[in-house]
Amino acid sequence: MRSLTVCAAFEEEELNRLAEIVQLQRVDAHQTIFSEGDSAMNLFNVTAGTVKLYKLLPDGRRQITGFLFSGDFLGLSVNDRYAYSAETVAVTSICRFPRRQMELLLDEFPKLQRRLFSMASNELAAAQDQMLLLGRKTAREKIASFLLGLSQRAVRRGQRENPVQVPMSRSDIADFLGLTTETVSRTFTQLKANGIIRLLEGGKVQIADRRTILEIAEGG
Amino acid sequence: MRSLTVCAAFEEEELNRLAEIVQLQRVDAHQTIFSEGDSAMNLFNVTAGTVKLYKLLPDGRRQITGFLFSGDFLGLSVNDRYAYSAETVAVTSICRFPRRQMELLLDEFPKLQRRLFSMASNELAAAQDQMLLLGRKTAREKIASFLLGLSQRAVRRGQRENPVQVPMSRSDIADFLGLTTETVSRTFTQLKANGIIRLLEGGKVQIADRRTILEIAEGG
DNA sequence: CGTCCCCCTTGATGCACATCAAGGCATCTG
DNA sequence: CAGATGCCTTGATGTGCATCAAGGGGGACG
Repeated sequence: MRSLTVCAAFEEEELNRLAEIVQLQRVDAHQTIFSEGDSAMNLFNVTAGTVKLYKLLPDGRRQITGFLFSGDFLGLSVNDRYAYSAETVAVTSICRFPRRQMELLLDEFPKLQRRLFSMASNELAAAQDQMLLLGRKTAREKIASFLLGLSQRAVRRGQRENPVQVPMSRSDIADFLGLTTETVSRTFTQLKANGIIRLLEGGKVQIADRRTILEIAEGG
Repeated sequence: MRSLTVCAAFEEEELNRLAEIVQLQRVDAHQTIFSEGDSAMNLFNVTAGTVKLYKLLPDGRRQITGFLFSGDFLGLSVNDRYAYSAETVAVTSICRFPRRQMELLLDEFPKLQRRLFSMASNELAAAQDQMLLLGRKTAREKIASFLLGLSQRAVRRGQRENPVQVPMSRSDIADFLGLTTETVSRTFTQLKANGIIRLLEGGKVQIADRRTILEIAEGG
C-alpha cells in the first residue's frame, strides 16, 4: 500500500480502490512493455525510470512519439489495441492497471476520469508541439527544443532543471526528432563548440546559455 | 432545436441540455475562429465545412496540426488557453459551447465526458500517425498518406471515398505535411504521371490505383 | 587483461527537397 | 475589358541533412 503513494497523483479514496487492482513491477532496460497492435489489456503508470513509445514503418524506419518519465501514463488505446509500442530506455518501475477494472473505477470516480482526460489533453498539446518541431524546425532547433523540454519536465517532477539528465541514446533522440544519429551527434558537438551546452559524464547535459538555447528552440 | 441534430452524435437527454447552451454559427472561408494563446472560452463542433488548426513559429513558419470536418471537435485546452489557432478553410458551420457550462454538463453526464475522452484518445492516435509521417516519410509517402487519410475520413462521415474532396490549398497541404507548395505540386504531378491519381475539377482527386497508393503510403 | 561490441563522433560525398524564379490560368475589380 | 491578384505549376539551382565510411572509447565478459 505504502508503495502505492508513488503511483502518481491520486487521491485518498481513489488510491484505496486503485491499490486493489494495481500491480507494481520492475522492468530492466531495453525491454518491450507492449507492442503496437497488441490487445490493450492494461493501463500503465511510470513510477521510476524512462520509457519510449514508438511506431514503425514496415521497412524498419522508426518514429519515437514520446518519452515517459515518473508520473506519466501509457496505454490509452483506440478500439482495444495499442496504437504504438512501448519499451524501457533504462531500468523502470511501472504500475499496471487491468483495463477492464480500470474502466469500472472510472465509472465510479468521475474525478478520476476527469484527471485522465486532462492528461490526455496535455499529451495532445505536447503532440502538436512535436508536430511543429518535426515539420518545421531545423536540426539545431530540434535539439535545442528537445533539451529544453527534458529540462522543463524534470522540473515538473521536482528534479533539477540543470544539468539535464539525458538517459536515451543518440539513436533514440534521432528517431524522436526525425533526424539521424550522425546529425544529432554533430549538432550536440556544434552547440558545445558554441559554448551553449556542455556534455557531462553519465549522459548529463549542462545548459550553459539558457537564453540562447531558448531563442534557438523558438526559431530565433 | 431541429438544427441541433446535426450537432454531432449525442444522445437524447444530453442533446436537450446541450441545446440550451449551444450556439450555431456560420463562418465564411479564411476566417479565424480563435488564435493560439486566446483564453479558451468555448468548445466547438464542426457541423459542415472544413477547419484547419495550426501553430506558428515567430518567424512565420507554420505547421498545420490537423484539418477538421463535420463531426470533429475543437477547442480542448490546457490551462484555459488554446494551444493552437483555428481558421476556416471553406465556408463552415460550427456549434459553439461555452466552456464553463459545458464543464457543468460533463459533471452531470459522465457518458458525455466519456465520449469526449474517447475522441481525445482518437486524436492522440492520429497525432502519433502524423508524427511518424512528419519525421520519417518521404514527400511521395506523405502525399499518398494524406490522400488516403482524407478518403477514409470522408467514408466515416458517410461521403464517397473516391474521388477525394481536397478543399484546402497546396500551401495548406504543404504546411500540414512539412513540405513546400512546390514539392506538393510536383508530387501530385508525378503521381498523376504514374497513373496513380487523376486531378479533377473543383479540387477533387481521383484515386486511380488504390492498391499502389496504399503501398506508397506505408513506405512500400 | 585482452577482446569484443556498442555507441558515439567525425569526415567525405550524395541527394531529396528547399529556394529562387517565372509563367499560366482563373477570378476579381474598377 | 484591362489590369491586378492569388494559386498552381514548372524549371534551374542551392543546401541541410542523409548516407556511406571509418575510427575511438568505454563497459562487459571470458
